[in-house]
Amino acid sequence: MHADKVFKALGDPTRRKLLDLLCEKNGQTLGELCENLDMARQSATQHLGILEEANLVSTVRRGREKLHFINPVPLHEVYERWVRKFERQRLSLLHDLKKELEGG
Amino acid sequence: MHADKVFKALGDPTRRKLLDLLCEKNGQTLGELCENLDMARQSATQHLGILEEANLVSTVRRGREKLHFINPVPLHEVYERWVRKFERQRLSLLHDLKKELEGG
DNA sequence: TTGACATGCAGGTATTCGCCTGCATATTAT
DNA sequence: ATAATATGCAGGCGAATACCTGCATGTCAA
Repeated sequence: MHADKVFKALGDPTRRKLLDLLCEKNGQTLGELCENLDMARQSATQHLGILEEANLVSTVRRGREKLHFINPVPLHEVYERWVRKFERQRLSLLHDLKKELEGG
Repeated sequence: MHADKVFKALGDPTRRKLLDLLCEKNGQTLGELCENLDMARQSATQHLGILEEANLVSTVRRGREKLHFINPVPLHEVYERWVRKFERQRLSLLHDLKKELEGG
């Protein structure tokens, strides 16, 4: 898993919106997704390409259309291998901070 | 909470490394952190500034030193408000994808 | 007070990013 | 076959990013 690509992909509001749109209705075409985006089709294509590079979206061609599906695996892995690490220490980290801010 | 700043901050390997370093030993000075980074001090300062902007790190001045502490709250919020949404649908999303890839 | 140390600030540069326009290709419908 | 539709590809452009160097400021210790 490439944490870098995943985090970079998530670091843009348009791409997070695309994931949201696919979460509401999985398997949408490029055209369908574009209708909700307010930018040129080509820009959306680029964003979807980045999501695909990060393996957050997988595509299937059907005739002249391209269907887009969320792949939840990388997000899960990012959570498991990265976020949980800090989650485990969350309270003690918060304690460090609070103590120091109080002038400890 | 600003998901955008948080995700953008996490979208760089140096900044994730800084968080890792602070996770091992919270409250380090700029100089201490730099020793583990292999880049100019000023570059590290910029990265720490971005982490601070995203509220992922809080700092306290002590004399001529600046101490850096992890703030786990934004990461927790990003998880709660953003990642969990996909986590909830994880299995059904995986099902969609698998089914389509099989030619369903 | 003076020198060493820790950090701050200004600016410069090459690369990447996010957006665009214009044109090409592939598929479906008439 | 032809026209409409859905997507792909190439290139341009301004802004942001990630790095740097050089110098200034503030703090501690002798």
